[in-house]
Amino acid sequence: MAFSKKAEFKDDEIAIAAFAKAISHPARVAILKVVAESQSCICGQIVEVLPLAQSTVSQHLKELKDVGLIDGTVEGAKSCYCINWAAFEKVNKILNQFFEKTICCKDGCC
Amino acid sequence: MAFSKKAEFKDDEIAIAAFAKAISHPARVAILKVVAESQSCICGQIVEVLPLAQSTVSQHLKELKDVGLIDGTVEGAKSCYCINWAAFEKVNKILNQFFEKTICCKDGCC
DNA sequence: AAAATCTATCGTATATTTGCGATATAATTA
DNA sequence: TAATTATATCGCAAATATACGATAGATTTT
Repeated sequence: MAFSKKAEFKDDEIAIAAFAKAISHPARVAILKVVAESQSCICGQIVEVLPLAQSTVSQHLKELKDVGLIDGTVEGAKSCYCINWAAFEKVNKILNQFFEKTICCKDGCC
Repeated sequence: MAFSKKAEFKDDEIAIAAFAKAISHPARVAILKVVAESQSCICGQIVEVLPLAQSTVSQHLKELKDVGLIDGTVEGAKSCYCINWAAFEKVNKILNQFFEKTICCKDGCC
């Protein structure tokens, strides 16, 4: 296999794939829901509601942070996570555009 | 690791993740675009426009077929792929609902 | 009929992801 | 200060995903 071919694609295709990848695991979908629903940007309680070890949850949080969907701030010994709403809505828009633009092809096809 | 924990999550979380996973590789995003744009449900030409080997493209096509986003029919020696528009719009709606519903939490949070 | 074409699948190599325990660091609590 | 708590990170094992060549089966073309 040698190396990944991902870079050979167009920027927008790579971006769409990267955002989709961020929500391509149920744990990360669940984390986004919990963080969004919690009134107070909860942190360690995320671990309690998920059926995963603390270190695993921490890894998923890092992935969500890396794509920008959440922000994390240290509060003493604890860590506090929030949805980054600007990024969140941007991802929503980008995925939406992909679907809508593609649906425009519907008529001429098949 | 022993086994995946994916099944431990809620059905809707699993579904969202599975659909997102289908478009979590630029090759599959590109394939969807090509198939949608092509007037005539093209098949082997997909291989030509992608920077991947025929067998690899075939694998990606299978994944898209498995989640229902495309349909494939044999036409003699060739294979013809089409977007399954019903499934496509359903996936669009489900992802959209996830984002919209989550955004509703925006006010009370952070 | 033989050669060429098309595509799915198999086998395999490598890369990436998922998951956990152990641990390191920092902060709280006793 | 010592013990406890909270969390990120490291190291490892197992599972999945990505990619390709080779090949098989079917279909066209010559």
